[in-house]
Amino acid sequence: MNTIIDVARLAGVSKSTVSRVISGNGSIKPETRRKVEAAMAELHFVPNQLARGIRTGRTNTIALMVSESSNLYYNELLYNIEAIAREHDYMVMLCNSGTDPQLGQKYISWLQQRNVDGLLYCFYRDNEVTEVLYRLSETVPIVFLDNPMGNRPNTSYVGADGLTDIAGVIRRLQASGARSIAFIGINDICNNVYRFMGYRAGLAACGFPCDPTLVHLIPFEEAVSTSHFKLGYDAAKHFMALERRPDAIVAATDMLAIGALKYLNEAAFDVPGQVSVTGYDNIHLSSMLSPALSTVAQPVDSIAHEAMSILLHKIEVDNSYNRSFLGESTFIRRGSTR
Amino acid sequence: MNTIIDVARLAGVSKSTVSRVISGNGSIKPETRRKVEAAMAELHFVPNQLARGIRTGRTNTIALMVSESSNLYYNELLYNIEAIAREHDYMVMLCNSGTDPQLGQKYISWLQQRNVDGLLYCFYRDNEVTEVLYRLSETVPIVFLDNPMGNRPNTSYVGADGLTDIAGVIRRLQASGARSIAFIGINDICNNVYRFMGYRAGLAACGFPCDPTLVHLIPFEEAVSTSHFKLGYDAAKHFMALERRPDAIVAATDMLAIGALKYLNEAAFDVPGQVSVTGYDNIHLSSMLSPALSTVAQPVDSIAHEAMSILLHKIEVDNSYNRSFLGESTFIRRGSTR
DNA sequence: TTCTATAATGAAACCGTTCCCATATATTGC
DNA sequence: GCAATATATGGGAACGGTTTCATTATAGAA
Repeated sequence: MNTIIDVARLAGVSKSTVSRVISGNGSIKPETRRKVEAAMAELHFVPNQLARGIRTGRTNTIALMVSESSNLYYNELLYNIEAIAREHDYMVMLCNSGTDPQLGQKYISWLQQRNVDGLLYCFYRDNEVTEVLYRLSETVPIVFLDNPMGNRPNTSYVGADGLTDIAGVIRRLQASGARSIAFIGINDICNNVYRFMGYRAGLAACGFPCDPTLVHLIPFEEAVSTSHFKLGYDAAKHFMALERRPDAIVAATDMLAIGALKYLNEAAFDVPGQVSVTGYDNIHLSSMLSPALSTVAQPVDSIAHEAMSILLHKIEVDNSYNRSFLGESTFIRRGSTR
Repeated sequence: MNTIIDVARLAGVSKSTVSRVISGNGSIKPETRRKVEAAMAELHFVPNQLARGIRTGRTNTIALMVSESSNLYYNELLYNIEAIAREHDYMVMLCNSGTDPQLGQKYISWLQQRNVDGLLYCFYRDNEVTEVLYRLSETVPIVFLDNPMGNRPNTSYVGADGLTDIAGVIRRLQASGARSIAFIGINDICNNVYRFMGYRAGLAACGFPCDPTLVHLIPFEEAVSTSHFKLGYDAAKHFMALERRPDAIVAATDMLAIGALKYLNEAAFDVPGQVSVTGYDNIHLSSMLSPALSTVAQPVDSIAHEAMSILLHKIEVDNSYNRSFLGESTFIRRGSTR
């Protein structure tokens, strides 16, 4: 591997000059630049970002930390983020911290060791990692995705308003004739909790009571070890075995809804004739089911853009800059609702 | 940020000693180690991997380069890789090089600048990038996934045997009564091409002619800009409008198959009564469709393990080590076939 | 023409580690 | 008890860049 010293020698200049050419700092005579560039090309010179990073403190690398690799929404988010980062000359490290706080801590330590410039953290569930990241956010640019960090000041977060969104879904279902609306969600997963609050708010707005038999909140520990499809499947099975069956099932995520739909199809219930189903996230596959799933679409691209724009501002301008953004969701009506 | 010098000062030793404690090289008196560790803890010392990397030439970071972010198989592969890498103390950078060779080249350059220790490349389609990577593989550890690099010697690749797998599918379909079997695939995407060869081999083995009207190979350029679901959907629509309809549709990927199934459901064809459908990849969602999709499951976990094991051997022992591995696929029979 | 401000360049310090070499101390063998 | 070896530590060069500071060349102003 050639270094700037080799380039400098070949071009007949000092390594300072070469450094100025590659970093773009300082002024150099056009002819000198030409000579240096020719030398770089001849030697197939590749600048060493590590060496640069050790001096400048910047690596042009960010990290995305996710906990729910199985939820395809995060997959779509990931590739959106990656594309935007790339446009701004950043690479992205992927961290799947799963549900184990230890793992999260380990990754945080690794990220610090590698001088990652910033972190996008999909906030999932309150645990030790939350506290660590909150403290860390004073010195390291961090943007929280999906859920606000409790009521903590001086944080940036970007996501959608699950509460309002699901409340809206309830009202729509009521308007189209639903009278007993069930809910499936997972306990402790922040966004599921917000969506559940939306469910209750929606019921209240419609003047419906909240029937506890129609609420299926899956314990977190169970959700960790089981496919969300299966959780949704089982929940639907449970609901349809009740004496007073619901005529609509609202799921906190598409993954749960897809499982529910699967059961309803298998058991030959008429969707949406006997029971409507809705999801949340609008993952690509939802449109491919039969019937296709009605769902709430988070504006994943504007969420990704906003998150990256805040993060880059924190990195490149001032880490004390903070801003939060709630994307505007849209309800996508498909075959699974009337 | 504290450095080893700060730690050394506090512990009353030299920085060499501190370095030995963190890197684990050389021998140190237990008591000295204790003192150093206490100092590190007190100062919340975080070793700087960049500085280490510049000296050792290693970053404990690998990259995964994917071209088809929309194919969920690669998502499953990604998280498998990430988990294995993590166990071995490696982080993974995600590169979505899309279908644009320029982008691939850009990423390759970035990876070199960042001294990434190794690369897993999902080989997708032959283009300039192929040649660059092949040359690069002499000096940088690279494992090719999904498809062999042509007949080039001294490369490692890990994947499944799409040809044999699909030939097997054809024979199964014949055994269950299919007589005119159609194929959907995308031109130029290597694995699709292998699978198409399997289709022809399978037909030949069954003594069936290869009817060109039953082959739907989508031009690469079209596939780039269109959702694979839609491509599958349109292909099925096309087939079912033929005078002599197929009684089975074999798709090169689950994504295509899911789209096909969607059309068949919408148009109220009986699956598998009138027409069977099979896919390839066994992405999680395939089991959630109605009817669920029969498909070929690549052994994604052993593929990930094997790829990582080869890559780590190339990184940590000897880059000239090469090995290829073809995983054993299994056909998953579900509702979409008889 | 002379003075001054600016552009262009080089020398050397610096970033935070590792690693080689030298030295001091501890352990072993006889 | 002494040489020979092993263990433990420190000093300083090295890694490949950036950046500060000093110096010289150049241009513009008086």
